Amino acid sequence: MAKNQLSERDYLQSYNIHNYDVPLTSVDITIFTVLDNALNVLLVKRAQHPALGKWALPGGFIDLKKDRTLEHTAQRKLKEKTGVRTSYLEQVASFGSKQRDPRGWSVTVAYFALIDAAEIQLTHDERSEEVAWVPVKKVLNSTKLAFDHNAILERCYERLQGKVQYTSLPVNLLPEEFTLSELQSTFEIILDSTIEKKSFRRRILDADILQETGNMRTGSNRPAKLYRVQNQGENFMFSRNIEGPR
Amino acid sequence: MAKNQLSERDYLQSYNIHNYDVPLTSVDITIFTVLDNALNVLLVKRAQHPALGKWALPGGFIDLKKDRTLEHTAQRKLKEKTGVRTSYLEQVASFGSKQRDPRGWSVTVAYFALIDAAEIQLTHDERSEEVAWVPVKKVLNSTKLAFDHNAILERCYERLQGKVQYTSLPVNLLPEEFTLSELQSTFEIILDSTIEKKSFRRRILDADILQETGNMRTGSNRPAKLYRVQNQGENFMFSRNIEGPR
DNA sequence: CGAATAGTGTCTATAAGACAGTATATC
DNA sequence: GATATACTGTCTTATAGACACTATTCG
Repeated sequence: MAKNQLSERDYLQSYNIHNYDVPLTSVDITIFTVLDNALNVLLVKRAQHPALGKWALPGGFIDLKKDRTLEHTAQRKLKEKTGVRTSYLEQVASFGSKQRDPRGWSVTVAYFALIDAAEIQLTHDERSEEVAWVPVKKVLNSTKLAFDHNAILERCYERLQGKVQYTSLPVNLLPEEFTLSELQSTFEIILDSTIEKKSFRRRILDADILQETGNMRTGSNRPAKLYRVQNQGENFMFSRNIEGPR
Repeated sequence: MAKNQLSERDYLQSYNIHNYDVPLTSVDITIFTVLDNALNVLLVKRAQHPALGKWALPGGFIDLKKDRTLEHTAQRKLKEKTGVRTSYLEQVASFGSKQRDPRGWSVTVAYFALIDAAEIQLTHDERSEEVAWVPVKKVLNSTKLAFDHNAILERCYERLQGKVQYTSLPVNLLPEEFTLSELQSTFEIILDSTIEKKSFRRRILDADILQETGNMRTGSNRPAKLYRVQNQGENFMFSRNIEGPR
């Protein structure tokens, strides 16, 4: 076993990745927001081969020089498209196969992000000439996205819906101050189902994750208390799911 | 934009992955089983650089010729180490960074598998001279695994513990026929906590996921009914977590 | 019979759903 | 006052935990 007599240093010095057949590896992000009472996803129109002209999830290759971790790559992509640096970002799954990209064996690590649409500034670069918010339902029903992005979007959507049943994730889709009704509406939009008002308020308030800001949202009716999240960044997990109407 | 005037065919013909800096991409599997009333994980001792001689999770590179999907790569690795083809296999997360592997930027897609220890035959190849079941707690407390495998194991363990609170996953660690007490014990070992017997039996039986086989497990006491899972492969999700003692 | 493990009856506790009622703003 | 939305009281329901009880086997 001559190989094993090499020191690790010698081994590493003689190692060259270009001698191996490796897959392409990229990161794609499903950026969700709520617009016009619907869950929307950010899509970019591809300005380059392959799948030129098709709508796709924003994403791209890892920059071996600039990115130190996968999460970094995801944050960088998020920043490039939305101008926003921090928001809720969660890794969902990786998709890899011989034929998902015509260039060859490829793996993509999919993330989803939640952002408040009001705070962002859509931007685009030379690789994607158009950027747009599109309702998730519309995409899933009638848009053929580039690569396997329909499947990726579906998985991210499932993950989001699943987690909304037992976490406080939707706070990440709202501005800093919001009312309980606004929060409930956000839950309902994601779950695509109504939630009983009293149950919802009890659940959220008992969890002790919000604090009153002291301000009120006024309108042509009784003003509502405004809240903010108590520990920004922490996501509360309930031990029981929201179940919806019986 | 001359680039965009290329046809996709021409683009693909001129595309060569070796012109790009790409990360290494691999798959690692945390294979869990229950042995001697403890959750164990399968480790291999590395027989090659890097991290030669260190214990590691089984894994390896994608074989661009043989593997059609990531899941395929995972199943192949599982088969190579255990001789088992099908068992419960779930993708957990991908870990990627500049420094997790001394050879350079690398990404690994981590899976966990659940198998019945009784049904497997440990095997090893020239790349790993030793294969062993080791209690998860022991590894986490006192073993420095290769690369970032401690972190990967930890994440897989967390995921397993988390899911066991609201699914029927542990059935995948048992032989085809088992008693409710055996199932409960498996849950308890994973959760590292006791479960109230009546609650457990009610929960499992009410979920209607098991069927009596008609056989009994005998011993030096009252015989116990043997059950098998009703829909092999489907994992039941409860809408409430097991909560443990109050 | 005793020991051991299987399996049940039933009370309490917790948190969700249902739904009607009250509160407070604007116009 | 009418309308609209905020917010609460309280009953029912579902399911988990506690714990004592009964059942069935072996030796």
